[in-house]
Amino acid sequence: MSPSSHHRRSGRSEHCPRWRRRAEARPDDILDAAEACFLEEGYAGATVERIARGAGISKGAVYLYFESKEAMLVALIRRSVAKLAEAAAARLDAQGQDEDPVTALREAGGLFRAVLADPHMFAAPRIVLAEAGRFPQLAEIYRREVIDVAMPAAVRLIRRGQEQGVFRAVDPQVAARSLIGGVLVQALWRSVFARDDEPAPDPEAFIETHLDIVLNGLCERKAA
Amino acid sequence: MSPSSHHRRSGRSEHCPRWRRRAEARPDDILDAAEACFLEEGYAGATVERIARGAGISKGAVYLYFESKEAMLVALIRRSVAKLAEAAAARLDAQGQDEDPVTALREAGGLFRAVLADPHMFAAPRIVLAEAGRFPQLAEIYRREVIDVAMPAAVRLIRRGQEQGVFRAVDPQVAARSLIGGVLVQALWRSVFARDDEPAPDPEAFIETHLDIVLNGLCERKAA
Amino acid sequence: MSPSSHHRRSGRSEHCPRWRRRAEARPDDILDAAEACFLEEGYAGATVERIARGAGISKGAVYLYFESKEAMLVALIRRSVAKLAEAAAARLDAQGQDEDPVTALREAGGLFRAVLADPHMFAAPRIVLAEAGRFPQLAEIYRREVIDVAMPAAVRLIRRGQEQGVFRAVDPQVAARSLIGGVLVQALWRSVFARDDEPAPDPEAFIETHLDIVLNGLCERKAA
Amino acid sequence: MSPSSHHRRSGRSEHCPRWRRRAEARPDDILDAAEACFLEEGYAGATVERIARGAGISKGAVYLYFESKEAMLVALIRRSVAKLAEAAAARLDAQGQDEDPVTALREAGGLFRAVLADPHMFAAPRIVLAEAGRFPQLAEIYRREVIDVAMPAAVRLIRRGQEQGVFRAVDPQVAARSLIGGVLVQALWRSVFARDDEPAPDPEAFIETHLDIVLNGLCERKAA
DNA sequence: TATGAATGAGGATTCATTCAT
DNA sequence: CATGAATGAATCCTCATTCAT
Repeated sequence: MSPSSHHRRSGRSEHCPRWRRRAEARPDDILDAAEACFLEEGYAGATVERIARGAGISKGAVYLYFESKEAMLVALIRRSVAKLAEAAAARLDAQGQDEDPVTALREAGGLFRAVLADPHMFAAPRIVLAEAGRFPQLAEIYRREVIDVAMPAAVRLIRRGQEQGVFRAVDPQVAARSLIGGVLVQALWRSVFARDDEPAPDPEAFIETHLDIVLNGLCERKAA
Repeated sequence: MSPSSHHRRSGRSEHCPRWRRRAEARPDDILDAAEACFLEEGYAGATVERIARGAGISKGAVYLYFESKEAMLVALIRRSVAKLAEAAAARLDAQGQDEDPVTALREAGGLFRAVLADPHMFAAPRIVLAEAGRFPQLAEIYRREVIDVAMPAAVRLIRRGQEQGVFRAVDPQVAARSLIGGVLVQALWRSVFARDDEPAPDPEAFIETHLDIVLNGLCERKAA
Repeated sequence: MSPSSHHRRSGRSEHCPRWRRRAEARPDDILDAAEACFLEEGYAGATVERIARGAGISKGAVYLYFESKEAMLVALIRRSVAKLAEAAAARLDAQGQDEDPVTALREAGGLFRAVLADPHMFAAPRIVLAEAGRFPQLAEIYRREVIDVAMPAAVRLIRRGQEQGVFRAVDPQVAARSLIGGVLVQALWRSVFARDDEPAPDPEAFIETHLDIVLNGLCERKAA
Repeated sequence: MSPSSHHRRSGRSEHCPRWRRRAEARPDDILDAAEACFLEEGYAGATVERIARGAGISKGAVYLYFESKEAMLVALIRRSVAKLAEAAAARLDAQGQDEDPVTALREAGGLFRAVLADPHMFAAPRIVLAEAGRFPQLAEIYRREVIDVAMPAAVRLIRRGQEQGVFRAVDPQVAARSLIGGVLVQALWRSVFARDDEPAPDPEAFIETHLDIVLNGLCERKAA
């Protein structure tokens, strides 16, 4: 499945004529359009024609860049996963590795904030959720590249905190999910139920408070 | 295909011909099959033929009970919402209304447990998530009948706890989502990423721990 | 094709209990309903269910009286043809056979009037017209039982008039069609284009005038 | 199936690829096929597949040119109406406007002849008759664009003749229908009952004689 | 590369007909 | 006789994919 090799995240900047840049940007444009369509109408409900129009090209041209509709779906998830990994890596680089667990987890809030702020970043999980039944490979990708990386990292941090006596002795798997859960709810909420008349708390504040609650809940009582 | 040979469920009641009893069970059988298909292949990906076969009847018979495929989707969500409401009502009846907030919220774990235990109960939210883009009415139903009932109730409880000085002063909306979030993650996890070689913590224990963390995180430190 | 044997035009009067009369009337009721449906929606567009409801019975019951939907169509045309023949015969009996042609043709106006007055009588030709492509047998029936009887009769009369020097020497086939044509237009008009705001001339007057024009046109000029 | 191998008709114009020329001819080819199918099997009885095959294209291609089967029906009627209007306009241009009524009406025979000669031209009225029950809009189109134009014109001519003392004082509406009626009968006859062994009088002669009869019937007797 | 006409398999829906009751 | 649930063939329409230009 090679179509993902087309859009090598090519920096999109240098000194080539604009039309060339456009041509290189095509696959990404197409995936952007596909993302929007898949979100709005689901994979089966989206049509290649609409995706093409959304990318400003013709139906036939899509097939110059992707083998099939399904290939677009897979490429889309891959791209999102890569972006997520990039963002995560950047954050990890930015912060010292061996800080204390509470600070580290609180820092993770930055990543959460990024995910909540960028609809593109959260599009993929939503699509995976919706299409996992029909395309188990998507769940597989996500699991392998995101879950199996992020969960152990979180679990490790929590475990370290427990070893240091900062965190109470609860199942770190559960704790990790308690952390993620809040973000997930917020994200799904925003993309499904958000209503104009009742604005959700803004992401910054939400993350702040959610982390506060869960981390506080993890901490050993100073005195019971 | 003798019309009485499929699905047990039967035994509903007595002296009517077996054949009419079946007719009474049909719509529910169909919705069961539809639920399974929608979960596995999404609304657009599911075919009426497969749903019908899943219910043990012919394509045409489906249309004796539902106007259209879309009507099945809506009926499915309504049924799930009704069941949820029923379960919630039962729980509310079972427990005193004016208990202290901590106990009340902990009791709510029973509802969470029920949701996590019954795949039927959680199927609907997953479908709503997946199809909300194309069927905003589904989100509307869910919002009106579930969210707009459950969230205020949770928020009220939390606020009461805050007024009693038991809970810290955090945004109750966020706290409610922190609570729900864990359950949501667990449920989605189970239906999308669950893998045999790494069994998720069992629902009972998960709920127990999650509630413990979040409620603990909500509580005022006895001493800071 | 036996279903037409059920309704032997049985006078529908004697001394049998009402429910029996109903049962005997069934086939006719069904054909009435079928006629209405075929007129409104065409043969293919009409559904057996609606025909049955129109006759006040259930879909299944229709098949107790008619082999198939097509059989109903054929029976319907046969019945109409029979009625027409009956009406025509009655008229012929009522008038002397060997009158002069002008009077005889003018008397034929009575039949025209009957056809225009009774929508049932004109329903069949309209249906035959619409469905002749798919059911050539209908055209065949109509041709054999109506056209091939009426046209020669008209032609004979006209020819006699010509022999007597009353009518001019025009092709009697054409003359016959000129006569019929007016009636046909009027009938089709009424059933297709009639509009409330522009009432068609009433049938009586229309027939009167039409016959007057055509017969006058047939007559030899007393002086050229 | 090479896209250029069907139907000649071609030659429309020059320097564009053969393949695009076809595309321009398509809608008309499709309507031709639809006309034939609707005539033979009625609107409901005709299948898009057969229409497509009749036009030498595939089912799906039909939908590149028409929104739906119904749209084809409407387009078909419109096309026929336009052709009729064109033919009528051409005739009106060819003859002086203010001739004497008898001549003018006799000239109208040319139009009648054209209608009877071209099966395409008469197909539409037949279809309208058959489907008016289900598609009143068809009758509406026909009424607005044909009837409401032709009838008043005929009535005007007849009235003028009456004012000039050439025609007798009969209802001009009826006279107009007497005129049209003959043509209608002949046309319906030909398309429904025509039989090889008994050829109808040829259109030319038929029109000639019919006009002769009716106009003669309209004329004032020189001497009674 | 890019276009969009063409294809045809696939899916929702209807409805004549059957048959258990 | 009568009912109406059930069937499945038939039909309209969509859309992923191909391909001539």
